[in-house]
Amino acid sequence: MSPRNVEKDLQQREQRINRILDSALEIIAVKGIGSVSINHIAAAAGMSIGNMYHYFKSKDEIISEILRRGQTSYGEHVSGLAKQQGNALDKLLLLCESWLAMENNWAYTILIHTARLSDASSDEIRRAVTERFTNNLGPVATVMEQGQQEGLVVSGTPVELAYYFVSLIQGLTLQKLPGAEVPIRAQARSIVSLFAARPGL
Amino acid sequence: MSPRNVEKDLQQREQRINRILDSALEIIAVKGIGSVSINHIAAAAGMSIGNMYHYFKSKDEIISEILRRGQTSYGEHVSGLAKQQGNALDKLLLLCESWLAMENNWAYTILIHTARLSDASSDEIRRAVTERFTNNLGPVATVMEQGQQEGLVVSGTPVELAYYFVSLIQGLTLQKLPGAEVPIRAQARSIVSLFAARPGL
Amino acid sequence: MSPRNVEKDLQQREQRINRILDSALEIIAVKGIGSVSINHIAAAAGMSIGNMYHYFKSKDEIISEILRRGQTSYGEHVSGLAKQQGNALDKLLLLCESWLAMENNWAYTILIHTARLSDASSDEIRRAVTERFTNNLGPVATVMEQGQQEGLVVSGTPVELAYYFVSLIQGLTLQKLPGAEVPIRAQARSIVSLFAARPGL
Amino acid sequence: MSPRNVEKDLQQREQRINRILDSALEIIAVKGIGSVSINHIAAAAGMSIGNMYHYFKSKDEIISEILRRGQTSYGEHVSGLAKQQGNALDKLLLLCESWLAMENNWAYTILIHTARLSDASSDEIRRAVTERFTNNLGPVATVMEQGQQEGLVVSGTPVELAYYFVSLIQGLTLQKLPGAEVPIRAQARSIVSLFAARPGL
DNA sequence: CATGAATGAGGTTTCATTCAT
DNA sequence: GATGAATGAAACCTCATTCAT
Repeated sequence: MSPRNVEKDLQQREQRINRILDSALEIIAVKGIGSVSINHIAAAAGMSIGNMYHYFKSKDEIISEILRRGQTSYGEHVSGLAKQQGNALDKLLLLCESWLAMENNWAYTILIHTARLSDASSDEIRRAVTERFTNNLGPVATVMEQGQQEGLVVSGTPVELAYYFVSLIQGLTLQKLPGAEVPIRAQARSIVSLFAARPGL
Repeated sequence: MSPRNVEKDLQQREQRINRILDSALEIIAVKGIGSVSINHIAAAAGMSIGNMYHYFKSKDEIISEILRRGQTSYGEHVSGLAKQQGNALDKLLLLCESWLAMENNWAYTILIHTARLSDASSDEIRRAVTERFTNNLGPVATVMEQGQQEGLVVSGTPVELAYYFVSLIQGLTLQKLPGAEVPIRAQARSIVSLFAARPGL
Repeated sequence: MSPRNVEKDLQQREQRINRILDSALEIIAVKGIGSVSINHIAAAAGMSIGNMYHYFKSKDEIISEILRRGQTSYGEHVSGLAKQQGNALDKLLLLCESWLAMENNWAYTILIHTARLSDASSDEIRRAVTERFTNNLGPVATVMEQGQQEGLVVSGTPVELAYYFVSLIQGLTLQKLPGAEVPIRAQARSIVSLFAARPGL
Repeated sequence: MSPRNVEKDLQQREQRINRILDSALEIIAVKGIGSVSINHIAAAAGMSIGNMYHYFKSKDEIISEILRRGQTSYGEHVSGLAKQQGNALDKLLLLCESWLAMENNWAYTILIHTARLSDASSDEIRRAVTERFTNNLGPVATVMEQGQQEGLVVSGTPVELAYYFVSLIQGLTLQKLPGAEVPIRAQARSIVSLFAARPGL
């Protein structure tokens, strides 16, 4: 019926949405969180302000979607890692390295905390973000448990250890935000070794 | 006119400044960082908007001063702790407990990161905040070093360990921000034990 | 291509137009006049925004057409009533009852006044609406005149009486608009009796 | 304490508020209700847009205040009328004449109905407007009752008669809105006589 | 004929800062 | 010192209309 190419339209829509989200994240990363205005996002995405609202109901929804994608993709990453071959410490090392190496992770992290803190964010967003964060602890906890059985990881409640591990990495991530970087380099190996059971213990 | 008045004026000035800073921090803690407007601060401090500018050149200066005081007082706290009697692990435990117990620490922490991230913040502010953060690592590093000499703390560059320790605590602090708290309780003892050399090692 | 198709096309066009007008009126009635956007009408009518402009040149034309149909149909109703058998008071009673009973009459009435008031409305629309309103007084005036000859209706210029009668009904209609209804019930019989010559006078 | 002249400030504030309200009503009267934007009101009042918000929390509050003042002043007018010397019909005549003579009454009337209809208006505004409207019927009902005791007014529930009387006047008022006036002149004397008991009845 | 993406102006509101009093 | 009115830029969002497909 429709003279429009529906499939192509959907593809284009997908592309636009990605462009918006990428632009928004880019702005946060480059100019800081205070600059994430619809105005700036629209300019960066090369579209009109009004048109943004064809793709997102509100600015909040954009932020919310960035968070969802970021956390989901991170969750899959961690989940995949947990299922791979290898001992627990190697997995933790990999996780730590990949996280610290990734550019713009501080942007995600700041975004997460800002979203959870902001007045503007609806309770729903806050709950969703926190819930995903908590869920993402799962695979890390699994790795911790595996490590304990292997005798490679310190004793303690696995999920609590995971909580510390992730918080530590996030804390370090925040120290790396641009403009004023703390002049100390984090070493993945050293971090993981904090969670390692000492041989002969 | 009399010298008494000058002194009294100075006292009053001091009081006003404190009132402003306290009100601002209170607002951040209660209503969130998005709500910190000169308007709200003035109302909370019980003064007129215009009068605020007799005490601070700009809103930025208020934020900046809150940070300076917070970080300085924290620095003194840590510094005092390092000089006290006792073994390193006890000191770390004390530090960890006092930090996790303190209400509104997340407000300071968020404030620090926001200030460092914000466009609005001048480079100077960012540098100052980061510099104080780095300086405050000093006493913790000293404690780490002491612990290593006592055989109680894991090996590694002391300042790096201090960096991890503080980042971990800050990371945990951010998870506790109100509205959506992660349903896992952090245990100071468990955290400190990550940095403990195992007996018999 | 075949003549059948042309006819069918015309039918469909008619249907679409009706669907649009009905949806628009429905929205006004349910959600209020502030919500009548092309967007909403299109959604309610189950068509695309762009397609609306194949049937109407502008939003104004939609509103204008709703008014035209509403006023025309009301005019026919009144005109038919005037020509029926029966005495004048019975006719007025019937008119009054049917108007007060009809749901959504307030929507038409508000629409009429809004259209006449709005900047947006062209002078032409305003004139057309007012002219139809004035014309619709004719049959009512005829009934008044008939009533005076029957000795049943108070004396006075018939068209002026008609003007009062219709204004009274419209005034009452507006009091019934949803959200805050005046807690007094209008009685058609009482209203008509205001225009009745008292027996024995 | 304050070097400002408090009394003068209050006076000036009062003046500004009046200026805003007058300008808003003027705009409604001259340009139509669609043009009542903060923009236009500010321009008409000769102040900046932002400054409007020192005097009113929102546009809604401005509208709401106009309504409150208009209805209150009308209520006092009617109430005063009811208490004056003279027979009921004279009072009704006076009321009718003064209302029909007053310029911009249609603006109030339209405003009342728009406020009650608008989505934007909070339920509270709607309730307040309707309640004041209902209350304002009281004095008119008193006059009706007085008239019935004098044998000058038709029989019927006084408040119902008042309801018809006011609705009729409001209905007529709406017909007079500018741009397209119905070419029939309302005569106060004729209107009142609809409510008059005929002598000898 | 049908679609809905795109535009840009305009709406309401907030806010840091200045300034006359 | 003290006040709060005043400003103007910028934020978010809506909407009638156009146009390529």
